[in-house]
Amino acid sequence: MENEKDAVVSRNFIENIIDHDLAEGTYDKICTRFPPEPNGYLHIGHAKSIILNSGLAKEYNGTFNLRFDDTNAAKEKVEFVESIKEDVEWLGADFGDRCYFASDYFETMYEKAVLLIRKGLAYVSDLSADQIRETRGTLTEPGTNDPNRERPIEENLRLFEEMRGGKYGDGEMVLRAKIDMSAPNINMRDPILYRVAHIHHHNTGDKWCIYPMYDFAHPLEDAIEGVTHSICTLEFEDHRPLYNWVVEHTDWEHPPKQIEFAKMYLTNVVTGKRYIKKLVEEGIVDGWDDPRLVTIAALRRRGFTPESIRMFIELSGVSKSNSSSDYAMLEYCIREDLKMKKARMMAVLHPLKLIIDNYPEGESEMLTADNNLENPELGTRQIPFGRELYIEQEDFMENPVPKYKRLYPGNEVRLMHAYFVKCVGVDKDENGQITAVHCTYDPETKAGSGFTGRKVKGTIHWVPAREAFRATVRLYENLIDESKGVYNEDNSLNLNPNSLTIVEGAALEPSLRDAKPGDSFQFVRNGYYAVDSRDSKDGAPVFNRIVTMKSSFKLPAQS
RNA sequence: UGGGCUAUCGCCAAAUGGUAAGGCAACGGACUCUGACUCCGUCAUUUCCAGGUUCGAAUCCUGGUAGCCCAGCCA
Repeated sequence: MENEKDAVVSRNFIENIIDHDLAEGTYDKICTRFPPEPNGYLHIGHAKSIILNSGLAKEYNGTFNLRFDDTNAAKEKVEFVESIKEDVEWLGADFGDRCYFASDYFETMYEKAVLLIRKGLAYVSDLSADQIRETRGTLTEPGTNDPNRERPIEENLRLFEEMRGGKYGDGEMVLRAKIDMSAPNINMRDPILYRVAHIHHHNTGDKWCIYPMYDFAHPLEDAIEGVTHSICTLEFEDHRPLYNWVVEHTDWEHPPKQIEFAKMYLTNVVTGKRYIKKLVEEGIVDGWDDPRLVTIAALRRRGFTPESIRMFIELSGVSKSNSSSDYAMLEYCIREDLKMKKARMMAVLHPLKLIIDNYPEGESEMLTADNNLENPELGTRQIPFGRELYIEQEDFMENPVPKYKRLYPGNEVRLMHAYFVKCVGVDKDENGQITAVHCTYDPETKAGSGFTGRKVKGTIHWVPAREAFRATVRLYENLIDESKGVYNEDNSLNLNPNSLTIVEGAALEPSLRDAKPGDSFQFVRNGYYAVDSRDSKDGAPVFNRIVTMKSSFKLPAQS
């Protein structure tokens, strides 16, 4: 990434804001944060926030916090806390020892609420949820004042303390900010600051029975931690005036400021936590880490690297316009990352027997192959070669289509890392199906011998028939059928029935027998594959296809 | 018919009044023991539309149009 090609990187609008703040002396050092609610697994959208926030902190030599925004015990679970922490670490975001919980600030938040009451800026209301909704007005009509609005400060103080003390049941009382019931921005119509909820909290247990609302809690959390730039997504834009109201009236020396950016969407992929959750709950996918999903756990299991995801997020950029990045860009990033790092192996997904008629029966030899022709540091390996091999069915055509450069009767191609072979005939069964292809080889053309006598147009991959290692390979396609769009007419997701193809009995190079879960490889001309970290058992690895190779030649569709 | 925000190539995205970066995708061509990679070339006389100001406008002004978000005691 540090080469000259990438030297000209334009600044995004957030960097411009930070530059300005630093120049003006508003802040000396910046602090950012990633504040997930532990109510589900993280996905690619969160990755954008994580990489953006931690990246900014790093770039400006500031700090980055991980903070669990756990103010609504009803939805939150420790399971999610653990998975989120793991995913953030895996992505390489450095929060050091700064992993915080909003719930650890409940006492301070309570004090700040009392402060607002003392200032005459908050009051306790006994209106029901329905009444509050009815008096809030609509998008076009103003709301009406709460009858409790002018309650004396002392009484508010007493009532609020009683709320905390557990005197009231869920929904009986709330604390509201006194702002403006006729504000055009609905968030400013006396928003609720605290609600009563007798519920066990994963962190604070039963200590509290009142919990702060997001709009009150979040600015305080930021302020308490000394966050300078509170970067969130676009739907919170309307909340910014309230965010500012809260920090303004709760007395902070260097109040944080909120900046919004557009969420990450990916084309032809199910983004959005609630849809992912639905797919998981309905058993349509294999769990939160089903490799077809774009949760961080799924991407990891599929074989994506943190580097590739970071590259993708950086390439996608940040702005305030709703947009959706092309999945092809993510594919580019993972190919780019793995290209020089991983061994390039031969693996035949759909084997077709190749018999070399002039290779002595019963004999074999070991051939040396570079693991990565472009990166010698990856070393070499030995591959057994003999009279019978498997090649890819796609690499042979009895009646070749125009411009076909692979094997067909009379044509000569190179077997990668081995010899030139020329097709001399085929075996067929009684149904006319090809059961084997016959070739002759030319010993002079051995790979590495420096043979330059003649050239061939095609190079194909192969695997020794006897020593081949048989494994299961899983091919993934988008969960969404891109030709039909994301949703059906009834608003249900338009799922692609071919999103998962399981290939049993793919023939792999013998050395792949030692592949361990998490390892990944390029299967020459086929794509990048990773050994599944969950379903692979010793001796029975399952390979997930991460991404296919780019190809500019498409075989005509099979009839 | 309230408020907030956004519109620049198929997809992202710069440009901060000085004459439309870059990446992905696509398409040519060269190279090749991967039809990959790499390399070289092509790809917005024009910035949602219509007017206006200016020597000069994607940027400023006026008026439209389209899309997204907001009426949880969720975040």
